[in-house]
Amino acid sequence: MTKFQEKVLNCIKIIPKGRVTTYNEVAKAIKMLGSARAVGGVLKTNSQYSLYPCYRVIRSNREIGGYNRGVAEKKRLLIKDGIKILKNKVLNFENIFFELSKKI
DNA sequence: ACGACGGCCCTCG
DNA sequence: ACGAGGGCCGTCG
Repeated sequence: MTKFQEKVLNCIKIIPKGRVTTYNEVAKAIKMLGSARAVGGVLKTNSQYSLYPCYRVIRSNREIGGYNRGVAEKKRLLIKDGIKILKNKVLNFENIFFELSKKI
C-alpha cells in the first residue's frame, strides 16, 4: 500500500450516504490536483467495499464513471443510497455533491 | 529509467 | 450536444 493509495482510501471513507464526490475533488482533497486519473487507478484496486465506498466517487461532468464490479452495479448502489440517476447522469448534483477538500 | 495505460478532465470544433 | 485530441499523474512491467 503506497502513501498515495492510503490517502485516497482514507479520505473517501468519510463520504456520507446519499452524497457523492468526484475524482477531481478527491485529488484536490489530498493536495494532488491533476491526479484524478490516478485516483481512479486506486479505486479500481479497492476490494473492501464496506470500508471504502468507492461507488460514491463519480466524474466531474455528473456521469457515473467506471466501477470495478460494473457500471450497472455502481448505479444500483447509488440508487440504493437514494440518489436519482438519468441516462448515467446524477440528478440534483449541486445538492448532493460532497466537498471533500473542505472536510479534511 | 522508461514507456504504456487508465474508474479522468478540459478545450475546441 | 457531442466527439476528438492532448494533458496530467501514479502504477506496473
